[in-house]
Amino acid sequence: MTAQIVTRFAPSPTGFLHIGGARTALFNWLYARGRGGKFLLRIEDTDRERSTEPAVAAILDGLQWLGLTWDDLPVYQFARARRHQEIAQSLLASGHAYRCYCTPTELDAMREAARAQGRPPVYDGTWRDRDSKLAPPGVKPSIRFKSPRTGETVIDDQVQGRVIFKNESLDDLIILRSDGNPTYNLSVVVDDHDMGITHIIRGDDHLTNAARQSQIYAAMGWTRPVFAHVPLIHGPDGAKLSKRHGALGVDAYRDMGYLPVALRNYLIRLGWSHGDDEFISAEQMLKWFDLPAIGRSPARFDFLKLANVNGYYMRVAPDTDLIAALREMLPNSADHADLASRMTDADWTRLLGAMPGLKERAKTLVELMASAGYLFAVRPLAMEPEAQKLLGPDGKAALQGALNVLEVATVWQAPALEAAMKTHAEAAGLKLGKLAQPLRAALTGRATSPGIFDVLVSLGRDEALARIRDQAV
RNA sequence: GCUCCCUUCGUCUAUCGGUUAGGACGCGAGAUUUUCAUUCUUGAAAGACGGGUUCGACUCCCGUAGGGAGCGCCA
Repeated sequence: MTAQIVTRFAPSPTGFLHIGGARTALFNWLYARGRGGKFLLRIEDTDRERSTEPAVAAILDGLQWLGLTWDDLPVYQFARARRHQEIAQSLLASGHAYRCYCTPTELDAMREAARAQGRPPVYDGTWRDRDSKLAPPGVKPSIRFKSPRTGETVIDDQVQGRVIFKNESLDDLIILRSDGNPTYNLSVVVDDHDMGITHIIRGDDHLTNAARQSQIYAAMGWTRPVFAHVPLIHGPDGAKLSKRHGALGVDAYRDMGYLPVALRNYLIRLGWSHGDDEFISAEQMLKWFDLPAIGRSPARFDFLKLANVNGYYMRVAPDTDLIAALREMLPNSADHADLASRMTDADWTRLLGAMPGLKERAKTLVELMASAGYLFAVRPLAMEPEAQKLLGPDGKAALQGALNVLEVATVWQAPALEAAMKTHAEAAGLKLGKLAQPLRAALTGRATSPGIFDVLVSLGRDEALARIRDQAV
């Protein structure tokens, strides 16, 4: 039997869950869930200055919104500091670590000097073999890992392939600060080991860390997990993703009106593919996703494609699902929060009725709401300039003709209304467009809208007739 | 500066030595249509450059150029 796969997502709670983190989490989640494994969460909150409780909440919230549920309770790294210290001490005892009495000032000077001479700015090993008895008085030592000076450290990465580091290029990293607190590379190794992580899938900015961490695993005699370092997402200009690009929190994508299912689909296709498949269901993702298929070059974030994917998922989504998504996101929407707070149950029902016509005309929920504005507009409607143009003398005449027909309509349903209007148009020698456009203007205040008969129905007989009368005079 | 990684249409990608280099987004044209969309048809659009290896390279190797990541008592 093969051991169960255990992956983890390990964000540091210094901000929201950004889009790159969301993709990393998605990959970890898919890999574990697709193979009957576990997906764990670890909050790397050892930076006490920058870690915040709201950030933790935002990250958990973002993961949940994306549907990336984790197993067990999240592990808080800071709470495990004592365990990390223990390991540091055992490394010291086994000769795999040593005390370093260099001060930060000295280290800065060392790096400056190295840089000035064109050498790599690394620790020179001053205290590696020096007797602690020579320690300057009053200096609290940090503890450094004694990394091998010769040979190579090889990472057989599931994404990057075999990556070889010469050990001489890796310096002795600090594992315990002079104040006794553990540092990242130690904590990560200890936690991943203790949590039973079998596969580490993370951003490739950690690739060199993998080499150093690998050495710690070796020193402790622990088995190494499998590594997979995925390329970072870049902005449209090819540079690192920044806030003005798309390095927003996933909450921002939610508020912009994207569906979690669409974001997931877009994210998985960024740097990963399965033949020519574009729209991939959750089941297919779980079945198909694998590490070696992840590309090694960084992908650029493309809002237009995200919008296209989102539009697709909106079109195929059940209307009630869209209503539910809207109810969740609208209060946070900059443009529509106000409207949302005023909407009655009747308004929501009306919106649901108009949904088939609305959803195929929008790329995001925000766009959808913008085009649904006519449903909630108050008489007499404000006319957009393009709509006003449709209400000239000819338009008003057409409107009056339509009104005569509609007022006597017995069945207020789209097919019946359409039949009645077509008959009327033929009798009057008008093209349907000459009738529909003024109607559209009168009913919505705009020159574009969902199908005009659907608009009539979703507005309801009384409101629709009233709006037409407003403009027919 | 040093270490590591990357390089197919504008963008996301397929190809795993032999293809008219395929798909998707976006863009152009056309069809459908009551507007706008949707949908359908269709067009333009790519192997960074230079050397090898090979009967044959987008695919393998080397170099160049360009891009990225890392080099903290941050994570």
